[in-house]
Amino acid sequence: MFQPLEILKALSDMNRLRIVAALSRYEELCACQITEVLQVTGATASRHLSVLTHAGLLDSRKEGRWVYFSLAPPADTEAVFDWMGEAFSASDVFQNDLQLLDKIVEITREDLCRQQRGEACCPTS
Amino acid sequence: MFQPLEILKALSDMNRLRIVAALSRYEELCACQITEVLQVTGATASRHLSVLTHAGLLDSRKEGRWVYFSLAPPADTEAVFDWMGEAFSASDVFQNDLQLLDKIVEITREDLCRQQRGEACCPTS
DNA sequence: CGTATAATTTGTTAATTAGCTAAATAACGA
DNA sequence: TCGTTATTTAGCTAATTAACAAATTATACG
Repeated sequence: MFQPLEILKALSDMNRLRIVAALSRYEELCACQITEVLQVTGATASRHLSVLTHAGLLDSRKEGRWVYFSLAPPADTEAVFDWMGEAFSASDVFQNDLQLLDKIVEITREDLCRQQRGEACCPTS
Repeated sequence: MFQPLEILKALSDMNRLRIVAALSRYEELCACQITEVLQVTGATASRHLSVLTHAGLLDSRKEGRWVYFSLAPPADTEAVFDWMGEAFSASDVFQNDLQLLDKIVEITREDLCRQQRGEACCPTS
């Protein structure tokens, strides 16, 4: 597929924009942390991460059972990311995500995943 | 809807990118000319034009029975459009469109529309 | 007026896509 | 090795979207 179109399609979904915003704040996040921010199933988060990775927007790194994702160094997409970055800071959705994210990264990944396996999930305050 | 998301969605379709590319070459084009470049029905072209206009990316101007469209990239998206512009020039699809377009604008709009109403359409050489 | 015409809207169908659950895979640890 | 666990893939359903044809709107011109 025409590369810019693939990139634009990858970015034309709210949950995927939220992933980009989250990774703009925290250099690296594992799949379970992304899952927690978005409040979707792990399978759904994984699918979104795969779309972004396929478009060349994310890198991933496996460390044991965890997979860490990060923004891929912008080849020629800098302009797009700069523009989105400004939009992120002006929108409540992303600001709320970042606040939740600050709490999520405080929890050990072990605890977070345990929490996700159990019925309740995500810190409520 | 979150404005940048609406813009990204508007741009995440090949036909709509082709419209943007066409309007990057020719300041102004009427709906029937866009229809001819894309080789779709007028209704389909109209819908795509409406999506782009809704996202704030196009202006339109009515002159008699014709409606003319032009690019109206929001101030902060200029860099994004520059990025797309570079991508356009590297892709055959858009290059072919531009060649066809050069022929289309040679024809009077009256002749073009007549052609579209009749069975055959678009210059074949 | 009434007809013709450029564009848009509506109704419908087919294709795409997001989300879920469940199954599969990969990697740790007893 | 076997069980556990983080992630991915597969299978499915519901929602979205693109396309066309047909109906509608708005404008020009007899």
